[in-house]
Amino acid sequence: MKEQATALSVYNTLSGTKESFKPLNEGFVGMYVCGPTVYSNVHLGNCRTFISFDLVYRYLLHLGYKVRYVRNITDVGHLVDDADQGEDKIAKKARLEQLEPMEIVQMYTLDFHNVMQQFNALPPNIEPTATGHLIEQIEMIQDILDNGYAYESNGSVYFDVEKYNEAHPYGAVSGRKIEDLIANTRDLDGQDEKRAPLDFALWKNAAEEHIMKWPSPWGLGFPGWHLECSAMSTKYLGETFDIHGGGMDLKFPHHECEVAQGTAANGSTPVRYWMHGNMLTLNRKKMSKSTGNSISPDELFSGTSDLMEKAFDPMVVRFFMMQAHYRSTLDFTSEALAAAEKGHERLMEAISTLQSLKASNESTADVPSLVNAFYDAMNDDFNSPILVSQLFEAVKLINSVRDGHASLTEADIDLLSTEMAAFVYDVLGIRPAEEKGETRLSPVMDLILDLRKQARENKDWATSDKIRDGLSDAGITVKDGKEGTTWS
RNA sequence: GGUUCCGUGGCCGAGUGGCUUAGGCACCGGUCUGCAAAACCGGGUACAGCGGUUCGAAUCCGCUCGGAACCUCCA
Repeated sequence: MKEQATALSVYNTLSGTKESFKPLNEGFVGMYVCGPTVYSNVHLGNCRTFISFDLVYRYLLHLGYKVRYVRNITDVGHLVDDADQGEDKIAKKARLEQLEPMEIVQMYTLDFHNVMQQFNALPPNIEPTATGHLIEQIEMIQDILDNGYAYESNGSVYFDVEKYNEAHPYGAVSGRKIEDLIANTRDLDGQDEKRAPLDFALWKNAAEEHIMKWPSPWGLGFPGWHLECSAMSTKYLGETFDIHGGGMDLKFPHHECEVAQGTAANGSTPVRYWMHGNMLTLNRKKMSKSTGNSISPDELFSGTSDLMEKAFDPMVVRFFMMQAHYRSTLDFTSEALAAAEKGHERLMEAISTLQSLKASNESTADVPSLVNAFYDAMNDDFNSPILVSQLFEAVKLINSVRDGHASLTEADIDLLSTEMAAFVYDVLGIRPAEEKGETRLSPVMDLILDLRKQARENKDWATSDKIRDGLSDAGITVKDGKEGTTWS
């Protein structure tokens, strides 16, 4: 464990404040993040949450924690709204495309994994599926029934919210009061089976035509919308674990129900630190598949979206997200991406420059305190934008040393190299720039640049500029520095 | 309608009582360069509006205006 680990503070939705982070078991962290529902391609909004928690995961690892990171795949669709009330989302999609439900699941799971890999997100340690944990879910329902916090009705099982609220506060995560919730419930399908409008389904009986259904003590059906996360987090992380993450939009009802289910089944609140990432917006509105206000990663990477002026590299998009705090909304625009692209390039280039810096006998800058600033930023509730700003302080320093306006000792250069690489690559998860040393191109470039050098020495600017412009058209940038000419 | 949150300079985006005029991008001036580009140095514009608390507020309170999330599947 790094000594800086003791200074980590985390914003806990439960208390609404930043709290000093102390895991249940010293040196170990259990973390659960709500994963995607694989009934369509992930859009960028989904990705932001997963990238935010990838940052959390990566920093915890960097601090030296042994982390078990669990992120589920929801392969039983939650109930859909509109005219299809009570119909499983995945089953619905399957019927439309004449495919097996598990075919849909497979297709979109692969897409999800592919996208996450492009964003350089580390895979979770366990990625459980809802359909793979029917037994655990049924057992949990039984426990809740046994403890008297649920009731069976017409082949379905519902959670008794008012009964639960007598012993435990319902609304701890979302900050809601049960009276307000009662006053605001709407009429939904199946309300007549419930004792109270606020009650939510743990198990739902399936209609004849329903494709995805399983046998249970209460008949053929499928698990309720909120149960899978409770069952799987309990199985892999225990009845109480450290961190539960997800998007803001899941606070209510999903996470509220998870707290209730866990508490009702096991007697103790399941999560110690609830963390919520904020929404990615497009045109200042939440990205959402259902409203069509969204952009897919593929469209972005290929530049085929009408909303974007050009294509953007996954690492630029990731860097862009890192320039905002995970608890703030972030508006997605082509201009903002373009700005991030330049910043990203400047940062990566400085890291490359750092490798070839000449050491001096003394340093004109305080590198150790700069490095401390990296840790301070991340320890303050994973404040990546502050970290990035500190990294740019380092960029300025590196360039100044290169230009001879500042100096660093060998030890400081080594320290800066190690820590910059750690924070940029390991923590922020920015993939290192690809080595440009294409073996076949390098000698050619050496030759061309040598010819250009001769032309310049002869003050043959026409030839010199023709070479530079020609290379530029080919996507190669030539830079004339004091130490000679470089290209990239 | 209810609950909660937000409104920062040309753009993105940190900061939450009194050195941050954070940082990135853009812009202007300078250095360097054959000219550029890159880099470095310097520069400007800000805290939605109004009122209040305070010795002092972008930061606390109230109101107004504007926007968002949730209340129903959603990262």
